[in-house]
Amino acid sequence: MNIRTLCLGALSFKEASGYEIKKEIEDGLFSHFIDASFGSIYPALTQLNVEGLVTLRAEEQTGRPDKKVYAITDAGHDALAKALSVVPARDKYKSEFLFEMLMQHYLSPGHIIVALEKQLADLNIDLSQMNQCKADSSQMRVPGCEFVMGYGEAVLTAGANYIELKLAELKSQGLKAAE
Amino acid sequence: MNIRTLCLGALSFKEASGYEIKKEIEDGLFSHFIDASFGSIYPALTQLNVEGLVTLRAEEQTGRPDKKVYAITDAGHDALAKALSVVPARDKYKSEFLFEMLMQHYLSPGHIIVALEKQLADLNIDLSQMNQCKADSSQMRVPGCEFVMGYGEAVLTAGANYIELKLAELKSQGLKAAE
DNA sequence: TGATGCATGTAATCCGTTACATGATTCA
DNA sequence: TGAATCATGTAACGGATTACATGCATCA
Repeated sequence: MNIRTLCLGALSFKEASGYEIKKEIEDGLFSHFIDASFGSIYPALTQLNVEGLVTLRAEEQTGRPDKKVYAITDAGHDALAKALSVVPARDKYKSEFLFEMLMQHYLSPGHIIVALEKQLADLNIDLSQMNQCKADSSQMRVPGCEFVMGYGEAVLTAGANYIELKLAELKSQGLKAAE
Repeated sequence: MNIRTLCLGALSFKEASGYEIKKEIEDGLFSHFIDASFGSIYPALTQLNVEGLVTLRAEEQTGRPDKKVYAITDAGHDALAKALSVVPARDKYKSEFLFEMLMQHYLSPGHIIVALEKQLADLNIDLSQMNQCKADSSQMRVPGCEFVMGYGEAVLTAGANYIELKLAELKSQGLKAAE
């Protein structure tokens, strides 16, 4: 899947500017399974407009560049549906944390604990951000939201629980060693 | 983290050829959180050799190109330790599956069920591959292995359970609708 | 006054994948 | 006989990130 399809997907919920789409991808539900930067979003939007898959309306603002509000067209809906019909690529998971853990024979016990705590903190940030999405009334409400949040919560919680377990093990071992 | 560090990490367990490292990354423990292709591994190995971080020994073979067996040097160990000392980047998770699920208002119930079943199958493949690693006696045994497998199993199982639940819900709903 | 947010966009650069090139062996 | 495995390597290409460029408003 490419950024164009992603933008189309974001616009299928509500019209938005490139800036707003970026925020949605960074802080909203998308953030848990997709990345995108301005450098890819703005050109994608321009291209989609040229192809007639989105329309463009300039909102004047004082002291700022015009806000370019994009909205999906019927052709855009069709294109999105078509993109959705192809079999999706497998999930990709990249983790320097797990690489570090696999190499833990290179690391001091203190370093390992710090790494585990950082990972735990990251997972909890994601988790609380997910709950914020849940609580946010301005959040779009479609059947997919519930599923994605449920899936994310299940996976994130499992990871966090596992780390907490290991952390407790390590710390009790540390105490014993210090005796 | 880059492919060079990855190769160094793989070689820290045992000496190997580029081909063997690729296999390790594809089928071994690394596979669950890292990707790499020949096009990146071979050049990385060449470069590491030039820099003196690995040594190279050519094993003659009949009817095949010489097997180039790489081994990590002391300088390589140092470089790996140094790379491991920097704070790792956050985990990155990309999922077209979740994007599809978020857009499920574009999809037919049949399509959704197929997508869920595919995801479940993928998760189970990963899970069984993890168990194969566990059973494989030739597998390297370091403390990190246990952790990585435990983490992977926890996360993968949580995802699989969630999907099974949703699948059961959908199917019972489908039956009711058919009545 | 300095960081952060709002707002858009381009160009250089990076990093990696895919495809290509070669070729013997083994298994179904 | 055709596919898969073993084995290495290069070059083209793609896709996205990072950095750069600009500039006002707001908050601490």
